[in-house]
This record gives sequence, C-alpha cells and structure tokens, in this order.
Amino acid sequence: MTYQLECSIKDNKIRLREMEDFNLLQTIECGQCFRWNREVNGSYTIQAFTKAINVSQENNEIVITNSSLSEFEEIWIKYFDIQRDYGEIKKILAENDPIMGKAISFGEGIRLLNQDEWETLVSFLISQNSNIPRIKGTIKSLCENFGDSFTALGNQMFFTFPTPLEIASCDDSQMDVCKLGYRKSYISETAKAIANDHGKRLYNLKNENYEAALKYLIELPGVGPKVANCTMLFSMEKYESFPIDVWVKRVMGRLYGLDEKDLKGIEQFAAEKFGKYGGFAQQYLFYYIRENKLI
DNA sequence: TTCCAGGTAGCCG
DNA sequence: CGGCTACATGGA
Repeated sequence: MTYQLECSIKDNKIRLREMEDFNLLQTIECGQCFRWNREVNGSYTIQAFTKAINVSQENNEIVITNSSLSEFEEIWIKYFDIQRDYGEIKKILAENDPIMGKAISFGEGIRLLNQDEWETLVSFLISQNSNIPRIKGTIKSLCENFGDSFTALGNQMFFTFPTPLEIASCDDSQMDVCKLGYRKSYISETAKAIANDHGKRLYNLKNENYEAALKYLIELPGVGPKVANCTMLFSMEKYESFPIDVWVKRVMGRLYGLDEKDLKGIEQFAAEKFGKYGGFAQQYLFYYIRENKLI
C-alpha cells in the first residue's frame, strides 16, 4: 500500500503513482456517492464537502486536478480512504469464501469513501424506493435550488450541498421543484432536527459506538436501518455496518442460499461471517450483483 | 399500461 | 413482535 505523491503547484494538480487496490470508476460508480460527472475523456468531476475536483486514472496513476497539497492532505486522503490497506481486507474476506472471492475480483478497486455526514444522510433518505440515476438528479436539484454557487475548474459553476439550516429554513412548498415525492417531509423534518443543535450530535457520531450512532439516526424521521447503515458506512467509518437493500437481499438469497425475506437472518449471518469488515463485504457484493444483474 | 427502484411508517392481527 | 400496504415520481 505504498504510493508516491507528487504535487504540481503551478497547475494545482496532485499525482499519485503506484496506487494499489484503487479503481476510480468502481469507487465512484458503485453507488456510494451521487455528486459526480463522468467526462468524455473518462475522468470524473467530483463534488464533496464544498469543493469540486477532477480525477483521472491511468493504470496505477491517479491525477487530481484543483487541489493543493494541503487540501489533499486535509480532505482527499481521507475522502478516498487512501491510507487503508485494502489488500489485507480483501485477503481476509476471500479466505474460505469463493463467492466473496468472485465478488472481490470483480470490484477489486472499490474503496469506501469518507463523505460528509449530513450529505450522506440526506442522499440515502432520498435513495429509498428510487434508483441511482434518479437519486443523482434529485440531489443535483436540491443543491442548485438551496445550495450556494461557486466556480471552479476553469469557469464551471457548481453548487454546494445545502446545509441543515438552508433546508430547515425554507418552507415545504419551495422544495416541490426538487420532486422529492413523499420523502419531502422526511428531509425537511430531519433538517430541522439536525439544525436544532447545529449538527453537533450528528457530527459527533463518528466518535460514538455503532449502537449509539444507529439509535440516534433511526429516531430521525424517514431514517430506518438501511439509511442509517449507509450513513454510518459512507461517512462515519462504522465498517461493521451492513446495509441491507433489495440487491443485498438478492445476493444473500441467490449466492449464499439464505431466505431473502428473513432480514434478521441475513443480518445475523453477515455479522457472524464478515464481522468488522461487513461494510466492505457488502459493497463488493452489491457492486457484483448490480453490475452483473444476477437476478 | 404496469412494474420497479440502494425503504420506512403506520396499522392490523 | 411479524406481515401487509401506502407513499411520489420517473423510467423501462
């Protein structure tokens, strides 16, 4: 897991050579994040926190455009989970598990991103009973209507993800343009709850244990076990999270022979089999079955 | 047209 | 508890 870092100040680029276990396409398109654009040259323009960057990959070399060295160290190392040894995780998961072995070799370059807690929570609130292309559109609309604009990467205009206060302080009818459907009240009510203590508790969940974080999250309106586990996995480093959605039910039924309707059974099986690596396992399996449409 | 999509809340037995 | 079902909306 060694890599070489090279920073070019004059064109504001960061270059990482000899990156292992990193595939940009898989990491961005595996369904954990939604504010990205695939450019015609194959690079990705990605928005996270209040920044916009462009990232490209050629073999084991990653180039990040529009990042200083300090910003890379403060934000992007953590965001892309660059310092974690995925080779070790994959080895442990694939041991004595040929099914997982297949899933891992299909998505061998997936990394779990460390995203903003609030954005992740709202994104997965929106995700319920929807699909990835539509989730992306809804989130984009939310940003354009309630976020703040800025320019980056030449003269391109971007919008930040609206803060809890920005959503809490608009009235419900204003949000109709975003076509949130029945999720609208979930978003506005949750925004009010979070804004009420200025996000203090939400942004502290990272430091609390899994059970405490889960308990707090599922008490928010519209947040159940699936949304809570996605939020914890993609923004709070709770890697024992094992979000169970329709695709994971399918994979556990088709590939592991479990009863798809028995949520508790799947949960228990995953906890015993994958333990503290549950989140990694889930993401390999999710990507594997969704991309191969093994229905 | 009908069905489904990274679910959850409310209700009923 | 466990098992339904409504919920907005758009795309196949």
